[in-house]
Amino acid sequence: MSIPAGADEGSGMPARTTERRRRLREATLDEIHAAARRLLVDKGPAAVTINAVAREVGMSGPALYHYYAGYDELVGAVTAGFFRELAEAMGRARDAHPGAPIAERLVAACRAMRAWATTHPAEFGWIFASPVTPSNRQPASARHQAAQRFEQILLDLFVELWRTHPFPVPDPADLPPSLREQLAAYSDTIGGLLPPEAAHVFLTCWTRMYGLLCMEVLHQLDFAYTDMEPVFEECLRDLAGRLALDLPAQSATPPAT
Amino acid sequence: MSIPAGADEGSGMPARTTERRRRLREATLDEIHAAARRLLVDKGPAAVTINAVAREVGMSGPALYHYYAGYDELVGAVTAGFFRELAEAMGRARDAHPGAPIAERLVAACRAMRAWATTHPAEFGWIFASPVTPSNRQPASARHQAAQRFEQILLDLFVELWRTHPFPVPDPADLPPSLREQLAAYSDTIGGLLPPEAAHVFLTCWTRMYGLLCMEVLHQLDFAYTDMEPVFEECLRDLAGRLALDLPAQSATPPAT
DNA sequence: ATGTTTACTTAATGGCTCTAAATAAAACTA
DNA sequence: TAGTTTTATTTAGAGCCATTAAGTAAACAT
Repeated sequence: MSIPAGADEGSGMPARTTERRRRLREATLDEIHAAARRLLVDKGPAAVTINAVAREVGMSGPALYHYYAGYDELVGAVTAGFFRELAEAMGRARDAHPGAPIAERLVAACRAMRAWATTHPAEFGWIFASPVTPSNRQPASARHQAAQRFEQILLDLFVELWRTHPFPVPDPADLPPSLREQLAAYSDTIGGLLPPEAAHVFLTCWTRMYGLLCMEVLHQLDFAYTDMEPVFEECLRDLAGRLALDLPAQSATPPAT
Repeated sequence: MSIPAGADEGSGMPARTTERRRRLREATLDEIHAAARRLLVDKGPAAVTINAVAREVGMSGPALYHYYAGYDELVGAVTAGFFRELAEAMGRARDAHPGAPIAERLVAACRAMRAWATTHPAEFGWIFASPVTPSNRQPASARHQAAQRFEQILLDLFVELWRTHPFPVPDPADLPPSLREQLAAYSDTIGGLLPPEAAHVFLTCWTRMYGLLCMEVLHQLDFAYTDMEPVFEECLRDLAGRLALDLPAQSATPPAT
């Protein structure tokens, strides 16, 4: 299930350890994640407590502190797993038809994002609802890195689109200076892969799609919509027009993980 | 501070009571709200517990159950207060220049929304972050009603705009049938004040603005922006263009409560 | 064989929600 | 005015929770 995360998981991480132990530890971590997820899906976010997870795994309370320094770190690790799974689903959709035009692969990845979100509402909601503690905001944290790799997926697609079929961008002179500066800074942090104006278009698309999903999963639009699927498709269509993509009329939503 | 809410606050609500007691109770409720808010702002959402609030007010623990049936109801009442305050701020901005064109009053209300959100980040974040329990989703709950009155403010402005300066709407034939049905249903629930196509435009604007604020306050855009003000203004400008509003180049942000 | 590291256990502290029972004051009622 | 009800509050307690401390048994290293 889980690709080795690479980063240290907890502060209880042992220093020197043998291979057998390492595998056992990994298996226990997987068990812990699975138990936390089961509790989240079955009984809601409030049921994901250290004690309950430990009980589920079959060990008693404080034993979990050998795997995570505390509740926040456990939450961060579980969230990171969700980000990874979401990114994997989007990556699979992107790579499903390697020969397809970039526009179609981009839209496929976007649809995969919503497909994962709607088939895993508890997990996707957890991404927003669980408060991001200071420790989980550090760039070295598993959560931050997984979130970054998730964002990277759409960014990479935009970069490829920009290289091969550049989309219309606003005249930088039309943007307020403060925004221009921030876009220039962001353009730097992504290694200049997109110029500031193109980064602006990317961030606008990202914000609208991700924001729509956020509102959907937080039930902020229940007063108007019962089924957000066509709303998301409308949003996609609008953004596609803004990116001057030429797409077939409608393609099937790809299956999720 | 608080306009009488009208609805029963808690299940501990006494049946027959004298005027003096009613005032005392109201004062205690205000104290409770103020204490909860102080804890939220000073120490974060996790610090808002029944025990801590009671301690802050000066009574011990279970006394709060005479005012609220439990934690969820307390959270709902506090959230409702925030919604009311936010709506009041927007209403004041809307009414600040009664003779001004509707377009300017609409934009002023939108700016007031963000102004309140950014000057009260803890409170605005609480609106999203606090899980909406089933009891708070019932239409009779204080939270639901306050949220509705908040949404109503922009809706009313859109209705007036639609009546006096109708904005461009999509051809219903271009919308997928499922979306058309939902828009028709929503048009009904708002008493037909907007036809489905106009309701679609309203909901799109609402979703984009509110979603942007949601992402801002949940720190989902920190990876790119350090100051969201120009981003919000950009969004406003884009929506104004879509609504064919004619606005002065830039007006000052109205002060918040 | 001995000592260290790892993976746990139980015990304990202090906080939390919420219920139950008791109590004092205020308000009605006769 | 005397007695009863209603309201506001308290303390006690059950059962969660996170977290720390101290102890134990097995795996590993030398």
